[in-house]
Amino acid sequence: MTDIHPRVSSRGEQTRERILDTALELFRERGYEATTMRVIAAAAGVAVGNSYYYFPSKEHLVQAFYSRIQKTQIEAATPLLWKEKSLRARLRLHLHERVHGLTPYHAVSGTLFRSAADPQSPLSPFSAESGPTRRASVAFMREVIDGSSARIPHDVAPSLPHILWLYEVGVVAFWVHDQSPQQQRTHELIDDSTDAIVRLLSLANLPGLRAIRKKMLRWVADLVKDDL
Amino acid sequence: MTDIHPRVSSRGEQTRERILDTALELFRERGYEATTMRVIAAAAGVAVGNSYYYFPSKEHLVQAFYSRIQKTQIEAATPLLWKEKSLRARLRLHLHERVHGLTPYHAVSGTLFRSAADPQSPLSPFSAESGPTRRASVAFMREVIDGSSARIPHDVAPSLPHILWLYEVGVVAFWVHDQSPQQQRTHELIDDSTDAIVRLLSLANLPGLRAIRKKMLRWVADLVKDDL
DNA sequence: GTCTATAACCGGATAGAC
DNA sequence: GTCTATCCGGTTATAGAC
Repeated sequence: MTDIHPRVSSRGEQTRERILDTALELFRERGYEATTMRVIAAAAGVAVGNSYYYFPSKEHLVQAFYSRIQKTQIEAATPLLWKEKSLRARLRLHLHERVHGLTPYHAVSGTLFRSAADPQSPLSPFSAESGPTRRASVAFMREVIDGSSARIPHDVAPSLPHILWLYEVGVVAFWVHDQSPQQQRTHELIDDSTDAIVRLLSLANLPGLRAIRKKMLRWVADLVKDDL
Repeated sequence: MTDIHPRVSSRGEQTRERILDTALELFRERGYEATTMRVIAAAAGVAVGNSYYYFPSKEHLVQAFYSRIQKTQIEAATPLLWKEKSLRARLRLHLHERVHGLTPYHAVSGTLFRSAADPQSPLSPFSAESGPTRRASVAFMREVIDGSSARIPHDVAPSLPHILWLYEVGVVAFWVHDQSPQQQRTHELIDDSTDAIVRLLSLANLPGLRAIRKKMLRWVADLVKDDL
């Protein structure tokens, strides 16, 4: 972070990466519980204490996994988005990429995301510690929207990135529970629900929906209040 | 379970209850992590091994908590439901009761529900082990619906209890994350969303909504496929 | 600052005696 | 059914090497 030297990666950074790579590989192969810190250290060729020097806890490895996969996915989706103009297509592309990047971890995802469900946990997507990752995700969602040809109702516009990020969290939660082959149900869900969302947005200006819209905006604000 | 004798509670059952009571009290007072199995055993006046005789794991205490609170809540809500005829009112009553019963545990709920988010965990509301609790909840939801004056579209009717149970799970998840005083946001959410649901149901027969309805029914079936 | 090695602590879980 | 002793894994502590 504070490395002002132009080195691509210091020795420490290499070690850190090696530990993380090893851990994620073992998580995939044997699952989270079966992968003990002692095993990770041994496989990475370091002492246990050294793992703890870079990752204060086993959960910090999971947090590192989150931000790595998020970064990778944004980098993968960005160039592809240039070709798409409609909000529906852009949303779909983004979300299909999202779950695609997670796919190798599907079997362990339940365990990996376990503590994400605890609001008190730093791993919660709503926690202060997840702030950077969350804001990056929301910012990317904003790009997905702004780069599209869609016209968004004025009152919805400011929080739409947050709303759609919440929706993204929901899609990932569905994917975690999806036991269909290749998680195809999730991909169908993405196609169908992006469709529904775009339709809803075009209906959003109907006078009868003003009230419910206002309420929905408040619910979202409750969940992401710190960075709205 | 298999006790054929008419005794109200055998000695073993008393011990079991004592351990559970003690555990839940300590969870509320000190939180889940801080309450070690050793402390529970000591406070309940038994040996650690004995706790494990009744509850194979710490998580089994949480599971017992689930089914106890569910049973209590159904018993509390049932007599009150007689007074209400509209689906909206009945749903509201049920859900307000639901979160009301959970309220003493709000501070620990995040940790208590942690593993509920893992589909592989027996504590997941979708797991085989949660089957009995889940089916009881769905059955109660069926009563909430059937006892109402609402007319339900034919294709939706069979799975509506499951759909509304899923919605209930969602409300509880929101409640867990709700940091507003007295979780009043959740109570507002209940009022607003029951309203939205009843309206949606009355709109459900519109021809344009057939297709999306079919898809929604399939999504629900995916999540609760074993007992639909 | 990066790293090793080893022992120890703590809490969930198990084994086996009574 | 109930106990004590033990194991196992996350985590910490220590003491020192590059």
